[in-house]
Amino acid sequence: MSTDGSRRRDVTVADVAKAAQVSKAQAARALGNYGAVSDDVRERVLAAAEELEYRPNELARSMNTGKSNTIGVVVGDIENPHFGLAMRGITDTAKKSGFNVILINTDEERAAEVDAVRVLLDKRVDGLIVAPASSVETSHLRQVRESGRPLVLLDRAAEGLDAETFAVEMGGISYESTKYLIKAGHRRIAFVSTLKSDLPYEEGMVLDSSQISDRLDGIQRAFEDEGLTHPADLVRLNAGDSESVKKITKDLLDGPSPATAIIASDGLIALGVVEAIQESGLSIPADVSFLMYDDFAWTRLTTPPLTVIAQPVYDMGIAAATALIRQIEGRKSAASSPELVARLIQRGSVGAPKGADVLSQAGG
Amino acid sequence: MSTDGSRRRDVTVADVAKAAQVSKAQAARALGNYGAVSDDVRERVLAAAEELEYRPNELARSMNTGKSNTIGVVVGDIENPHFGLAMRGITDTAKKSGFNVILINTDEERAAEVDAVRVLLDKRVDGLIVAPASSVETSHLRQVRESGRPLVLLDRAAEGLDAETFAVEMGGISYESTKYLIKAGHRRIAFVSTLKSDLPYEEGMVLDSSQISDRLDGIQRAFEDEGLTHPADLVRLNAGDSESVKKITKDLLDGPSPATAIIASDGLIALGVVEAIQESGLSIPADVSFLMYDDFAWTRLTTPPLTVIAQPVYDMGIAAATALIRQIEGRKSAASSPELVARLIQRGSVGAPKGADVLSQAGG
DNA sequence: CCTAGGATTGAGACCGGACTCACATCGATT
DNA sequence: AATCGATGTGAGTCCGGTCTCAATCCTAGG
Repeated sequence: MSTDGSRRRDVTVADVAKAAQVSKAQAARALGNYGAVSDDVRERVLAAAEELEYRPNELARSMNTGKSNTIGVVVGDIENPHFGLAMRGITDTAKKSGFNVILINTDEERAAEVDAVRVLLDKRVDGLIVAPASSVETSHLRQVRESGRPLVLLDRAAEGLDAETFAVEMGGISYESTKYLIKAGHRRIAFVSTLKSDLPYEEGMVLDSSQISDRLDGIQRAFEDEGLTHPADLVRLNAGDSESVKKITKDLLDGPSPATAIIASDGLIALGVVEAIQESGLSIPADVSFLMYDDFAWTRLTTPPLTVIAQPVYDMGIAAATALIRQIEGRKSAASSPELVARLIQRGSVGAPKGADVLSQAGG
Repeated sequence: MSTDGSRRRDVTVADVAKAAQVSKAQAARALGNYGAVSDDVRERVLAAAEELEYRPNELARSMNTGKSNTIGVVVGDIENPHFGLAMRGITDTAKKSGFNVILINTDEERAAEVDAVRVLLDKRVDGLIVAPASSVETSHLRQVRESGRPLVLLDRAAEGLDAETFAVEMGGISYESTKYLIKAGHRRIAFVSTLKSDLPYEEGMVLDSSQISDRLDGIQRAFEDEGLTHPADLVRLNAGDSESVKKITKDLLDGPSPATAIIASDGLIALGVVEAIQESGLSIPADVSFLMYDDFAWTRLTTPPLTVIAQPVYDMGIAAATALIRQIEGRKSAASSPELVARLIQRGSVGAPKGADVLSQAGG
């Protein structure tokens, strides 16, 4: 019986050497394809290896080359297609260069992230790609840099850390899309994000995420440019699971001065927001306008199709992995990393606010 | 400057031992928390380790314990939320037991899968979770078993391989949902799948995927039970990217005897099918009925919301990881692994076929 | 005061490759 | 025929931990 249950001892170079009747050193050379080996020896060794089904122990190899051919990836939520797609870009790129990927999911918890980074470092990955949960508390990332191992940031920036960062420039697109909403007549524009925060949002607050900060800055600038005041009361953080998103949405649409447009900061939130709007018996865009980050295929299937901010997520993954591998291989940093720009794709979910005339009067 | 660019030599047990003025063996014992160590020594070693920021080299550790605390996961497409969610189940479970996950994406290519399995084995993962691209060609998986390392199958079965398999039982739900469509009056029921095949489908054909086989069997049984013949010409394989899905869909809806209902075999296909239907100016379910596998949140947002076959994907990931870890730790196989059952969730995308009366005449 | 037996301790082997170094071997050079 | 550089080759070290084993230290029992 070939599967005897117990883990059978692995075949090693020494075994192959013995079978081929050469020294361990020669066998290793023939197998590792380095050094000088006569044709005769090489043949015998290779034949013996084949016969014994020899497979090198990568652990042992890594140990004295100091390279594991593995990169570690730390993301907040692999279930989120945003990261799924970025991950695809990373793994595709890694595979091309012969690297493997260890993935750790942090649930956007800083403690888990600190842990993840340490584990990967202990496993001696050749480099790390991290989508930091916090752009502010970055001491664990600084440790990576101190360990001398390459680090590349994905999707979000981190303060005071000179690591290559591959993220979409959010300020501009946020400004642009807010302008678009304002032009459509909206003043009560809400923004819903998963970002965790102990305090409710207020203007000028320091946020943990560069992404969200940039987006809010963009929104605010757009309002200011129009001589308007940004309604900070419509910025809602801590939108966690689907239920809390719905609750927040219903809250935004309720009361004396409801939101007339809602921006969802990611696809998961978007699902909750749209569902809540539908459940409230309201329709898009007649009653509420809607705008979301990330252009997933399903956004074209709703009625109306949704207006979105498309981000080159797959490319972002590719760019990050490419840069990391370049660093690992010690090559010079490429002069220009491709610009990762987001685009506003206007479909059908943004229209004029319900009380359009009243508002434009107020605005004019 | 702390980051001097060059990889600085790692601190080892020997370094700690020297600093604490004890032997390497004692330092190792204190750090590894095994064997007998006096309080005095332990304190000094721990202090020295702290001081030097010692971090164990997991590679070295793995090498002589023979355990890497890592499991390998091989899936076809991590970008597909189906796997994204399963992956989440796996990583969540792995983390709880102190295991890490190496992920390899195969693009559903057998060659890539063979390679992936070998790489992971070479890296000495403690066990493997594989969603096999083919249920028929499984020699590479048999090799895993022969290596003595635990293997668990995810999402799909594999012939002639006694590995624990965690997949939803497809025959039953497929039968049930086809019956449902037939009851609604449909006879021309199409099935669209990504499954690669050199030949177009015909009844009784041996397929590479247990999943798809089971589903088709279910469909066929449902037809037979009703004394009807399953329209094999409406089974379409090789639906790859979005474009080919659309082309297939339009083809199905065209011609003298078009499909009146379409079953999409996964979420990615569903997107293409629904989009193609919309582009054709047809409406669901008035012109075509639609049914899909996997209950993603967005299926509730379309108009009408889509009728789906929900699969407990996250639980499947958990179950697979749990079983694998159990095997790794050498514990007895749990008597009962939880049943992974799919459910038909009736929403709004299935109705009577357009020429209902004509068809029911033909059927009666 | 002496000794058996458990608690500590250090030297060194070992895991499985990669690689250094000293020692052949051999055809080519002069 | 003596010499030289280019291969070939094997013994042995190293990577950074774990673990065995024999030696040493203590302390309680006699």
